[in-house]
Amino acid sequence: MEVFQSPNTNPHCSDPFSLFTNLFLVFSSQFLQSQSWSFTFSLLFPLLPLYNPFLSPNLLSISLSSFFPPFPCSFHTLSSSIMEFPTLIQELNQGKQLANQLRNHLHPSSSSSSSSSSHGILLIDQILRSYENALLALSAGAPSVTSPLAPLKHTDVVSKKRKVMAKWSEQVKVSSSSANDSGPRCDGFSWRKYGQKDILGSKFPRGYFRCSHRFTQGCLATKQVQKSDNDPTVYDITYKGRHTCNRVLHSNPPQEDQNSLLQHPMPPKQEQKPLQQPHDPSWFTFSSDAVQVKFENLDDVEGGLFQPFCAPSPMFGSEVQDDQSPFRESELSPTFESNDMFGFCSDFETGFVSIPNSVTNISIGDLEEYCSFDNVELFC
DNA sequence: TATATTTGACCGTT
DNA sequence: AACGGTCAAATATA
Repeated sequence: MEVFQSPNTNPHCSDPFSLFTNLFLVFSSQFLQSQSWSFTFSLLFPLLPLYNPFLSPNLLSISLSSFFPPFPCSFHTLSSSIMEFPTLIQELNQGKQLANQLRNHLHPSSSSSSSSSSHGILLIDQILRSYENALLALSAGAPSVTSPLAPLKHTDVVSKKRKVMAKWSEQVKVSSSSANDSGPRCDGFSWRKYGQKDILGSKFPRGYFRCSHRFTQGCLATKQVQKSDNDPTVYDITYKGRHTCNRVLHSNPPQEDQNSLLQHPMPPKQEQKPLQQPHDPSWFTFSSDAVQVKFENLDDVEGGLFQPFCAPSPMFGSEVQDDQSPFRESELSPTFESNDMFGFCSDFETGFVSIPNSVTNISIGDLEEYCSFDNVELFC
């Protein structure tokens, strides 16, 4: 068992980019070992302020929340994607290289920094795309495994067990000016309404939406939107499936759309109030309290569990400029109501991360071993 | 005219 | 049989 120093204890890693790239790697290795994605967030969120000079923490936080899979992702499901692991390593290595470029680009001893901000964003964008590719590769197989610690067997790979699509719900509180009868406005994705039903016992009908790119790109993401019986300003939104489409937004979106490119319009602070049980660990409340998310069907999801959190990711591509982020500074960092979900790993707190150093047979327990020292190296 | 929405019918599941 | 989800023709809108 080898141990390498976390960047926050390395005196040579003082600049934000080194910190980020190193923590990126720490995350890459750690997520292979962790039984919860919560560690991912706990690692990366403290970095957000470091990126103020060239990347709005808003966008990074949005991207993180959009990109990472539902937090309570179990090791169980992670293990089911082991068949694509070499691809994961390749993509993560690519991300490492891009991060390295970013560091070199913005480092004082490197080339000019006149346009460092936009270039930095582009590079980070590529890094995140690498993440996305890696996770998609992981999700490609996703056979069901009966035990998180059981060796992967062929029968697991060819399991005929029916998969269900990833499903998670949000409660979105909207102000009167940002909602209409068809529900909350633009959430960053392009939806086409294909049905509406009166639901037994509900005051308001349920609207059915599918991704506009369903037929052109085969994107199977859908969502259901329904006003809450208790509070008509609250919409219950259930997302099913992930977006596989390449979103293309208008180059000059209307002003109101620019203000709502994030998943939810943000009501004034005085309108905010808790929407759900505050101690239910399956619900996540963002600091605005206007959005609460609950993840369901985290196991055995179709296409794997690595579903991009369907909240849109304006950071990907060149769709959104930094200053278009609708998040105010005070709204960007999620506040998580369960300490268990986002508690720091003690290793991280002490500044050390353990990395196994050998690769043997591929089994569930080998996930962490695959992240050997040969595959992960520090930048400083 | 093209695209988006509405809405009754249809279908699968329970 | 009831219910929820989807389809597709009719209709509305840009």
